[in-house]
Amino acid sequence: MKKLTTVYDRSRVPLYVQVASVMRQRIETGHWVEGDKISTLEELESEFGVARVTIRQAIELLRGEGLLDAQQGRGTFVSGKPMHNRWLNLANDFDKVVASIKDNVIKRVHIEENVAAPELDPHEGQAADAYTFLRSIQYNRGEPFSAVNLYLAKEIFDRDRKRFTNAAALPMLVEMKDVTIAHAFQTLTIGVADPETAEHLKIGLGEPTADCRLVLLDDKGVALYVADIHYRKDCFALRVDLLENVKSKDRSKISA
Amino acid sequence: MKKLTTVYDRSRVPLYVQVASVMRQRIETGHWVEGDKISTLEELESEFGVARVTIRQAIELLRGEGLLDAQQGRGTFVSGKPMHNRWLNLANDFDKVVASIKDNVIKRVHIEENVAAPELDPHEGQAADAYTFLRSIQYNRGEPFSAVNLYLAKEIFDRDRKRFTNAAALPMLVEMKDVTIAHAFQTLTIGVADPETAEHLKIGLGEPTADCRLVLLDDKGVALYVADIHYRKDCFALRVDLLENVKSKDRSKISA
DNA sequence: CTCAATTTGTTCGTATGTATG
DNA sequence: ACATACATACGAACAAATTGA
Repeated sequence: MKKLTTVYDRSRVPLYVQVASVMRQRIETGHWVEGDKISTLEELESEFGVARVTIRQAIELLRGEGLLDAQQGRGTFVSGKPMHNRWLNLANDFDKVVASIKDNVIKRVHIEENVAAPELDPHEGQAADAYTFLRSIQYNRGEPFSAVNLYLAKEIFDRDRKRFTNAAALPMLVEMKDVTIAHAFQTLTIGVADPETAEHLKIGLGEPTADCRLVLLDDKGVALYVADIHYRKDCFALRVDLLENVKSKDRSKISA
Repeated sequence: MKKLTTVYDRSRVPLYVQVASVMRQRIETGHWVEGDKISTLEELESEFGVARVTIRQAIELLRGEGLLDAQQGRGTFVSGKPMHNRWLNLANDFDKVVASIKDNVIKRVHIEENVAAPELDPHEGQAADAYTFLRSIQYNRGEPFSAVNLYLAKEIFDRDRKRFTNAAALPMLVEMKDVTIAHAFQTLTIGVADPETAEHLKIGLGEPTADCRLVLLDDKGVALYVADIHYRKDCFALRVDLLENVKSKDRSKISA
């Protein structure tokens, strides 16, 4: 009883769900490998400081996901890995971002014209006169992996309403000869899914997402393109070689 | 009852916690601004599709966090913002990473010599002969914001055991004249806190974290430094101007 | 083959939390 | 605030399957 209330001080998520999350991560990261026999119930009890039944509930949860297989008298075994959709590599140079978006399969789920300007941080430039709001879902192999809420300057949208309605906006914007993109601010944080996003990405309400905001400014500092992108956490990764810009490498090593 | 089981299909987190998560995010992102009167209970009921009491539980949870203030007969008001510790900007060029780590206050919580090599992906190079394992917590204004699990090649550690025990390892490694860092692979994903990490970061078990793996290879492709860093999600952000490397900017605009 | 040790599976009672209407 | 139903969590005892001596 004391345990129970103590635990709930930090997180009101059911204990067995918390335990299952940790176990799932261990499988995902390769700490527990497929075929391995994991610790006994008693060991897990004392490791997590919870009752036997709670451990069993967690195991049952993962059994339903095909990750664990408990066998009476023998032990509990790792029986699979979660689908690692970690194929998505968020690019961190502009060309790659544009290129990766170009090939995406998207579905527009909502368009609204003449909406209020999005809220912009001071460093994110000035708002344009008017915006069009476009919401789309991006798919890979039929599975949704990101939801995009885009504020596109009305002036840009009106240049080719039809194409902007049906295709990814960013490549089209970049191709416009008379538009100069002076800055492309990208901010990545961890957020949670609101009801709409959860529905579109087929995840639970309040589950974590990787939230990426992309703001494109023209040479006058006007925000032409303001996108809030919510990625499913399980298909998100960002991989970089910090030394791929040779200047950094040289500087750090030559000066040392 | 039908609603209940339907909702639980996707996430076994208590409904009112899910609802509270979404509300918290709305305040955090500025969608709901301090002083605002939020929707009435009835509107919220129908928006989330849950019972009145469930909404009130969510509000009560946020009231405890100082974010909402419900006043009988008047409505419910936003009374504060969550502490936005989003001061942490994960750097994405090597020099900045080194510089930012240099000033951190760290606390070593564990050191173990001659540990097994960390698991490395194929692209993450070859393991060194032996490693020393160091775990440390990084603090800002007395609050923990990240937990670091570092595998440092024994050969490197032994060069200055004392300093490596007490200070951040990365800057020291970079300063070694006869060590060449050929690659610095950084991978960022979203993970969950295991019991130890949760304890150190003072968050709930299974809560999401920003997980950053940093692998430094020497010119022979040996992994000298393998760090798994878990950031509290609420003090994590990654901000980049994708056009700061001029080459990208020029290419995309001149070719168009 | 039997026995004992190990390990998962099941059940009971109790208390509290969650969600509806 | 109440009545109702179900979920979560504990601890402990007992049952059933597997393994190896």
